[in-house]
Amino acid sequence: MLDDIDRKLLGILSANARISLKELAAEAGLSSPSTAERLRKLDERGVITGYTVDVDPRMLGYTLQAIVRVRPLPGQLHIIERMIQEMPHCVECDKVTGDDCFVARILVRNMEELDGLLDGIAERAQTSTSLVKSTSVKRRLPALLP
Amino acid sequence: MLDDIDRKLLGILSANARISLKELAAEAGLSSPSTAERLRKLDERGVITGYTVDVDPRMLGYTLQAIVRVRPLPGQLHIIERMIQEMPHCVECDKVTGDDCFVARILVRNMEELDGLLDGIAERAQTSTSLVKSTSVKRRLPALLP
DNA sequence: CTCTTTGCTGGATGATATCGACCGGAAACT
DNA sequence: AGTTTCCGGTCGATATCATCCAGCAAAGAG
Repeated sequence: MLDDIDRKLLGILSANARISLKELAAEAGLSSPSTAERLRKLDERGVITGYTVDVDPRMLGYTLQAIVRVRPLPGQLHIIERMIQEMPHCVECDKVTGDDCFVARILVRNMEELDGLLDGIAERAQTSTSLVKSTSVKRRLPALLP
Repeated sequence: MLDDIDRKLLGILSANARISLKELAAEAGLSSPSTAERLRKLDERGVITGYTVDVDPRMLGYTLQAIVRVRPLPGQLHIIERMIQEMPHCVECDKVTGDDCFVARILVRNMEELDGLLDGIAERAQTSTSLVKSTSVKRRLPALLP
């Protein structure tokens, strides 16, 4: 599916997506046009789904990060899902197997704000909250298999 | 801290970090040089920590995604943390409060692979695994406060 | 063996980033 | 108030980069 050069391109881009095409090509040992063509195809095939910026939440005033497991009460699942989606503090949420239906990552400025958010859904769901103390593994690509 | 234009720049970049400076400037209603200068400062201040590529794990052969809570046995915390960090399947891991010390996001090709990974740490930690069925909220920026 | 397809390169051209000079407004001194 | 300084901005020239095109080589199909 992916060859060595594709993997190399993804690796380089994951470290710096705003690198110039020329540099990217040089690091991958390719010419600019073929590099551009490979990127286009990776995009087209859906391997690359986008390019984004990483921002330090603390620099935005979000000093607290929590991982919240949400177990909606019977009949409340869809409402809860929509509430989570519309909550701007939620920066990531997955629907998972098991008793906890959702696992969400929440950013807040302080405890009061977190408390307020959880209160807002308390009537429709049980929640288990873990505060993030530190990040052991910063988001990264998995091993790129052949 | 951040003004309206900074927020706009972050918003645009979070949607497409490889946009040209010129387009970025146009969308933000600014000239290219001042846009470049603002990016430089956002970088310098640590607001922007990097630019990355988003990749579809399924396109890399990772058909299964799991969120694993890890509770190391007494005395095993550091070893477990290192083992997680060195596990290429782990694409994200936070150290959290509560009984579960770590919450990790794991990518695997199939159940056997997941089983193998969990077996690998079973002697040193208890784990609770939730398989990701779907993504309710794709990773995004939180509300950008003034 | 030839034809076709695919993926690459190099060079020309058009687009973009960057640099320097300059400008105006706000805050800080005198 | 007047002056100075600083900050953030624009504009235009130049250097750098992305893209287009023609041509080539290797691999697979007929």
